[in-house]
Amino acid sequence: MDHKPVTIRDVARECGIALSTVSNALAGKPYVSKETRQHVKEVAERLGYRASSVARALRTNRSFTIGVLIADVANPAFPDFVRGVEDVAIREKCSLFVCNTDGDIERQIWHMQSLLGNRVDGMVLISQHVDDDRVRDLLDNGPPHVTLQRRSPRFDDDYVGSDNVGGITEAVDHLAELGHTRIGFVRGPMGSSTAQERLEAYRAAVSRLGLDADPELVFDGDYTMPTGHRAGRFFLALPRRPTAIMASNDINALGVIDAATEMGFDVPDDLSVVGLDDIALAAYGRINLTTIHLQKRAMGVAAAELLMKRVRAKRRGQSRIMTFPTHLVVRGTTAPPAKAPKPRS
Amino acid sequence: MDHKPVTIRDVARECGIALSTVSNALAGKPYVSKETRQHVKEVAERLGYRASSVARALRTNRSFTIGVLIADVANPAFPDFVRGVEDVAIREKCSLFVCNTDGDIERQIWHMQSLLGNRVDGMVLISQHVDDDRVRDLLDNGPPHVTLQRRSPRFDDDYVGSDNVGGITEAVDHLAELGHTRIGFVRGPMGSSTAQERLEAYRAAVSRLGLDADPELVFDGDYTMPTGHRAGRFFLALPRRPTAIMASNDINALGVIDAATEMGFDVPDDLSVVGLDDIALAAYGRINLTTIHLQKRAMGVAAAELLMKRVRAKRRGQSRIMTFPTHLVVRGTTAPPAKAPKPRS
DNA sequence: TTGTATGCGTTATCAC
DNA sequence: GTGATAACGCATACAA
Repeated sequence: MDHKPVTIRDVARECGIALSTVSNALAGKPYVSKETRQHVKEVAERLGYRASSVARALRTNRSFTIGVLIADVANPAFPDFVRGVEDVAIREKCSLFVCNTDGDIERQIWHMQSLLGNRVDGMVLISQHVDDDRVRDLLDNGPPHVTLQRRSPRFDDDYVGSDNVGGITEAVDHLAELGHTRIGFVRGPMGSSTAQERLEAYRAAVSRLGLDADPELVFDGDYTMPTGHRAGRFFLALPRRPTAIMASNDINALGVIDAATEMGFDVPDDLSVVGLDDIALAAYGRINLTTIHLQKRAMGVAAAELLMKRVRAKRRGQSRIMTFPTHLVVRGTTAPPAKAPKPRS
Repeated sequence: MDHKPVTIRDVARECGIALSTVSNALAGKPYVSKETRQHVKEVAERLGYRASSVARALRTNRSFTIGVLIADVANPAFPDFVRGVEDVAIREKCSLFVCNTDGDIERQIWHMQSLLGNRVDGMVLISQHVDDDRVRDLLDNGPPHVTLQRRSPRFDDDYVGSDNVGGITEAVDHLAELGHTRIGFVRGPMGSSTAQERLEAYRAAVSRLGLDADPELVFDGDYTMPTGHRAGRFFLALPRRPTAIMASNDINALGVIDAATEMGFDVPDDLSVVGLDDIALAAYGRINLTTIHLQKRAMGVAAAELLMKRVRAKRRGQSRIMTFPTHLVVRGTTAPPAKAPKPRS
């Protein structure tokens, strides 16, 4: 097999009719006779004709492709967002270019340029840099886009996010109710709007509840397990240890727990830990992580729908923002603080 | 912004030279004068020109896109394969269409048709159906492809897999050395060459070591956690329970462990469990799963390289097969069997 | 209802 | 060195 795709011209020749009639027949135009259409369809089928999306895209200026920029496929939370996007992509007969950026801006720009070159109909940016000048330039001169889980403070992008404030508030309330007063907080990467919102929500809750507002209780981190590990070691080495930690995400929370275990602390007896994302494995028995649930797939769906609306509209109207509710899932990593702080081991 | 991409014609007009010269200049053709090239580059840059991959693909019959079919992004093992593919895709300046099939053949066919319509240069099939007639038809009339982790017994595809026999053999040896004689085996989906190979390796090892070859020790399953759970319940409800279980993959192993825990059995004291894949979380403290390590990312790289070679060659030469070594990573879910079988709870 | 002609943005061929 | 021009496969305006 030499892989020479059969073209609409081949079909026309085989049918002995004009090329445009084949096109019309296949496109379901109403003014094609029943017999012609039937015949064309049969021949197309027999010849294995498949319209070239490439040629169609060139002609119609619509590629039926969407670019998805994702920070890290390896993070279990991200594929869920992508699944949501894919759900609507399939519905809309679009294909997905999926690009990993590792949170690296050069890599992100490289991918974005490639997507623009491919003339994607739109882009979904999941946890990407959205405020950088070069990114902005690409965004402004490109097709419609939606940001997911990270928002620019300076630009009005369509945006889908979750109720960070509500989530963190609920988590801190939960910990406070259990009796914790010193709650450590691992903040996400600088430059992430989501991380920023969460930090502010934490501070507000701490203040409102009259908890310990010691600045050393905020650890500058990111969303990785090693960072969680370092955060855990840091917090637990403090002269006055926190008895609970709000992590930046689930993976990060696992790092915290690992560190605690290594240092001889029991979770949740000596240290409560709350994650965020509610990845599938958080519910798994041995992990059993208390965490803030995000409607990841639904958010992916919403982002893609917003995008498709934009693609169809062609006009640059008022930007839309969607915020999804979150809820705390209490599992086994939170408990009341130990009465007497455990001596350091 | 109306998102009207600037074309090569715009650049030519702005430069006041012929369109084809712009093309030549940008393409780095040797016979363009230094000054012209420089000027063209400047203008192109200033205008924000980005060549249309769509038009180029139509003209050159090379899209610089690769289709990746994946059984399930949500399974933590798959993204690793994709990462490997992406590594070489970036090197080769290709973009990736990533498609989830959920192991569903209709979905797979839908995606494959879409990929063919997009005129991808090649396809990587990760754990996909490769023996179905319709799939075969698409494959035969399409661009080059490589199968990864699943192989057709009837067709000579380029194939990248891991040493299933070696992996399972090592795992069963390990369990036998610990003193286990009744080892349950959760087999992967029917129709998966990989699953089949593993089953045969298990049987061979059992036979060679003189272990219990009771057919009820083989559970027909798949790669999901719920199935692992069912397998666990099944095995542990047997009048003569196995003392160790070789799962079909890590996620499946976690299901087995969950079931065991629910039924009051301790892992590894009452039941040893071995997984397969070595997903990142397998090493995580609370999971600490003994498992067979697969070089997932490297396999993805190898598959993509094989594919690119094929894409460049254009000829349909001898098919190539690559098998990656595996190794057992002994962690905390395997131990010698309890002396006296624990009474059922 | 069907056919003809044109153009989408490139690259390639061949004159100049 | 440079510049017309054709062609890739399709959709569409328009003619028949």
